[in-house]
Amino acid sequence: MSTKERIIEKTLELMYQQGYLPTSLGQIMEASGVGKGQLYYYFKSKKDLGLQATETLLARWDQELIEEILRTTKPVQERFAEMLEWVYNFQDQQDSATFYGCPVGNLIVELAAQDGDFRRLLADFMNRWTAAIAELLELLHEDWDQEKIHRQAQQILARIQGSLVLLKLNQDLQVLQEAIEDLKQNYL
Amino acid sequence: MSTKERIIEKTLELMYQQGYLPTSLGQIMEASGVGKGQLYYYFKSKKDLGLQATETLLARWDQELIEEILRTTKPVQERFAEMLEWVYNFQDQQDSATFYGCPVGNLIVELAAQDGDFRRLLADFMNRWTAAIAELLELLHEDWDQEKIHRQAQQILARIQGSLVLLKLNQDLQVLQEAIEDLKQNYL
Amino acid sequence: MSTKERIIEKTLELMYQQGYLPTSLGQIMEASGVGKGQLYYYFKSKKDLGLQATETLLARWDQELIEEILRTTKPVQERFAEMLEWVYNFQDQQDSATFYGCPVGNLIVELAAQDGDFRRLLADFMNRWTAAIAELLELLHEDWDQEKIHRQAQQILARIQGSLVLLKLNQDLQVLQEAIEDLKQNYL
Amino acid sequence: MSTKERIIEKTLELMYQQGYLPTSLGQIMEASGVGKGQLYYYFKSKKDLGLQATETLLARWDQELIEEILRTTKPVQERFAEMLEWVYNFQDQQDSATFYGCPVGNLIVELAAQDGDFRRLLADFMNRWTAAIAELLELLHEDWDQEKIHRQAQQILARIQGSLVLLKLNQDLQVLQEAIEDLKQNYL
DNA sequence: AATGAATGAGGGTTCATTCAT
DNA sequence: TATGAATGAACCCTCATTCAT
Repeated sequence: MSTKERIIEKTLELMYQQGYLPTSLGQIMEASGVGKGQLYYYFKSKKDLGLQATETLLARWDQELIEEILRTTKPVQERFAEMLEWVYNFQDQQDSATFYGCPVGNLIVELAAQDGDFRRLLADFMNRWTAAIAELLELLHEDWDQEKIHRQAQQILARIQGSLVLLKLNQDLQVLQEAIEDLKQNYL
Repeated sequence: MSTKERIIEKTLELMYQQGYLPTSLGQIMEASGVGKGQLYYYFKSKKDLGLQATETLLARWDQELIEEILRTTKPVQERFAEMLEWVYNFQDQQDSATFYGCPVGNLIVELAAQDGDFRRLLADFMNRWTAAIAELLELLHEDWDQEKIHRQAQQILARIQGSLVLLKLNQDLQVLQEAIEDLKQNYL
Repeated sequence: MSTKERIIEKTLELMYQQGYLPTSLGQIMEASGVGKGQLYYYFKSKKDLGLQATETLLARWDQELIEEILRTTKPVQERFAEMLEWVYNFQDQQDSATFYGCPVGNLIVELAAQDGDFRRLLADFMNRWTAAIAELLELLHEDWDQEKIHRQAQQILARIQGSLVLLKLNQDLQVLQEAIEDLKQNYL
Repeated sequence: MSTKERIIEKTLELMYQQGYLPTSLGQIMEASGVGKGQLYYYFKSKKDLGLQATETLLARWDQELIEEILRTTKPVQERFAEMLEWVYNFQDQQDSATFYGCPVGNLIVELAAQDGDFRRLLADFMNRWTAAIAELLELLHEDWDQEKIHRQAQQILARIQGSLVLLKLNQDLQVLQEAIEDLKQNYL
């Protein structure tokens, strides 16, 4: 793994746990074992690093979640269920003893109202996710019109995000599990 | 309004818009027109101020939302609907051109994983809110057992929180409105 | 002497010897025996400090040179000569083994082309100095018109400034001395 | 133009506009389109580059000003006038909207008191210039002794330098023009 | 002759906090 | 109650320089 990749990886980790603003370049340097000036060789500012790290995360989710789960040729129900399991497993498989919620949702809450660049990145990804869910709903509910499909896709995302907020609060997977079961019941 | 109250009020405002960590004591001093020493006369640290401000907010919501809406003697359906409207109006009536999401949810995302003191405060409130909703569900669905009631109350909160995350992302009330309509349909 | 005054005094000293840009806040802190954050208690930025230090210097020269020498009621010739001696003594009485030239001229050369705020300050002072010399020339040369008087006043300043540049180069008072003699011969 | 020449040329330009110290190697790299290692291949340090750039400038002036103007076989008065016009045209023909004063004088003010190597370079050149002017004065004023000639040559340089300081301050060619006229009147 | 990667010191600045009055 | 002065750690960032290739 190249130095730049290592920096981004550690940044992603720290941003997930602490947020973007509270994560200092000092922490990132230390965690990635890199000299003082090196960060500014690869990134022109902290924000540039934050943006690139975020892009890396979102590209990864585009691949793992949207391409490899939502847009496969498997049966629709299976894809829907796999998405929910992917969300659950993301939390369950964390090494840390603490649940940090959703990496994307956290950034939305921290930055969306303050920084247009981050907001755009995050909104674009969420739109892609919404669209991919909508494609599923279209197959599942042939009687719904486009608008209803889109709105329901958003509602699904809202329920996932909300569950992850409560997971972070309660440090307990139960609410997330329940949300997943409800979603399956409601939409499948 | 006393000096202490004024400080807390401005802190609440800034914390809502920027978060707790990014809000500096300097900003609070300036916004409340108070000298450096004053802050440390009334509060023993930034965290103490943050906690007291949060307590103030939660006490207010205990009153406005839980006591004056959820636990009145009005018909159950009406109370449920009023809660949702209260949530909606809180956003709609903001003077700012920007939507900052849920003051409580924001703090959860920012601090719950890092700081036990804040987490406890927030979790206690969310539990009270959940319990109050559960009381409503108990009346609405006599066939549900206690556990189901509790879980469904949590799901309702999750859907609200999630919608507010998406509101913050999209800066658009539509998702919240849709969530409210869905909640009414699902639970009433 | 108050802390703020001490800071300004040391800043002036360091700026004179090194220039504004090369003088670091660290040096100023150390020289004035002041803690890290204290500078920013009294000054909102390095530039603010630099500007205030410059204003202090110019105000002092307004007093010492323009008021107490050029605008007294002494005979014109005496005043003219005293100004030149004041310039000479300023260099001669420096404790340092090195000649640093003119504090004002140095700042002009360093900053006038780059920073409008410094330029304005310096230009205003130089205009006041020019005007005060012009008043003398008016008395000395009744046949000169206003424009000639103004231009000749500027030429006098140019010769002084130029001599101080060469003093800095040669580290030798001789050129300055010669300039002063020539100026007396030419204008008295 | 070789890589090394290009680096020196850009360095000269930046040093003229900003000074030596404030000019960063990064700026020089960018302006001359050269990689980091290139700089340290041709020059062993920033100072080495600065000195070589200065030497290049001074060698050029030795040629253009001292050889091709002051030491020709033209009539003395003509040579004296051409020198002054050369100084004036140097300013007038600058592409930039800003007047940066004298490249040599600027370096004297910035560095002469701090750095012996730069000082020596600059002093040697100024001595050569002085000597060349002295040769003219010797022809113009046969009654002057060697010492007077030397001193008057220095005064001429002082007046030129001083005018260029005021030009930089006022961003106006008028003072320089007036100085030139005065010099012609005084010495021709 | 040329490249990009790495270093560490130091730059200006902001911060929460404490102390004296 | 209230003030302003002082502290030092840590922030993001830029710099000249060096090293490996």
